[in-house]
Amino acid sequence: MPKRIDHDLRRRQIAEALWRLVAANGMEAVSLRQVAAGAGVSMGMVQHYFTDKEEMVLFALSSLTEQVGRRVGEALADQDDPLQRVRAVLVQTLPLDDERRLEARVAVTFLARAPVDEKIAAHLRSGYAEGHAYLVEQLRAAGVPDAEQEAFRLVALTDGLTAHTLAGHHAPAEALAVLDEHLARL
Amino acid sequence: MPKRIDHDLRRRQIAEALWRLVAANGMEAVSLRQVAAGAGVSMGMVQHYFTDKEEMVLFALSSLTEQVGRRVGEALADQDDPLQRVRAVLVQTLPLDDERRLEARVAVTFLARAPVDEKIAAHLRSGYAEGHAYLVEQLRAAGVPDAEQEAFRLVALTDGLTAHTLAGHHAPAEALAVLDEHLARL
DNA sequence: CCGTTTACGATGCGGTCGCATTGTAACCAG
DNA sequence: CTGGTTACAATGCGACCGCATCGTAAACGG
Repeated sequence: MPKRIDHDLRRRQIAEALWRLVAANGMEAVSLRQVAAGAGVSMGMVQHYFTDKEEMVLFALSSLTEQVGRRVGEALADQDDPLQRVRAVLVQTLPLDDERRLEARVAVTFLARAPVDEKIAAHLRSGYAEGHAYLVEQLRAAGVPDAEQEAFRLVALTDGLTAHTLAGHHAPAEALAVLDEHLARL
Repeated sequence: MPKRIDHDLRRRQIAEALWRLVAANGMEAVSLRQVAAGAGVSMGMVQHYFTDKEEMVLFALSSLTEQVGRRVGEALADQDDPLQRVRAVLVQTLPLDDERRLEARVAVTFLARAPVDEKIAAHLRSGYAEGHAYLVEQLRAAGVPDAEQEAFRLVALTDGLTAHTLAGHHAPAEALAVLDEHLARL
């Protein structure tokens, strides 16, 4: 076992370069050469860490969901009211600052690709299923009726607000206001 | 003025081939050659009708919004209750049958591209602004409070449900149920 | 009938793509 | 110190890309 290299760290660095590329120029801009350039490494190195482009893209996706999941977990730590927990989860996916704007851009790009890419769709489904289950749990604890349906509604609303904010249809603050007003009525 | 050819008809035919390509394989699959093949014409002909790829793509987008707008207008014809009008508009954009599924796939693809393509973003903004204005008008007529915000919420919710339905997160019928339940509470 | 204009089809060019191959330096076990 | 394995860098290949160019057939105005 020669050369002490943190394999997974390198892969995450490459994945982050891919995120930046997707956020700045969309999925069409993703190529082995562009990702390598964005990460400041050679194309040969990218090939060394990923067997092919598809694996790289899918790793970048799971790497993203992992990061978002981690941040959601942190945001949940100091919340004990169920409805506040629901809000914390949803707010973490809105593009309210630069970091989340990047994540949101990448996430929306992948979401739009899911209908034509079963691997991406499957990954997203499992992530959404997890989030949905958690929201249902908290909504029930808060005494919200129709928790199942309300969870679907909240996630769809938040994703829609995210997409529209990124498209410039309204300001981030407006999106947050729309979400908060909806939560207030529960 | 030789050859009596319906210029705009040909352009729409090419645009529809582009839709099918986007719906089936995403925006990355769009190339002059693939569009030409999908439309059953030569690549030279596509070049004859569009100065470049960008113009073709933007025409395909406005052609789509035009078609959806027309269908919404028809659906509105036999509705006089304001809330039913709101519902009619929104339901037309959900992927409830094959035709609308194709439209929705294309629409979501363009929406996801808006953050990195200002021309697309501008086009979508004007379309959404028009829809928003109409919804606000109808919501006010129905006596719904906070009509401005509620219109934003409804459109975001519907688009989110559309994206999630296309991604396989839930069935079309579930999306409709989530929307209808929300409308019932207004 | 003829010249101009439109409507294409065909071809080619420079560039980029994903990927395979090859070369090489670094490291460690024996 | 040597053989094997890892970690890259470099290069090349065939496919595809957008786009420009060229040739030509068809329709009309004169």
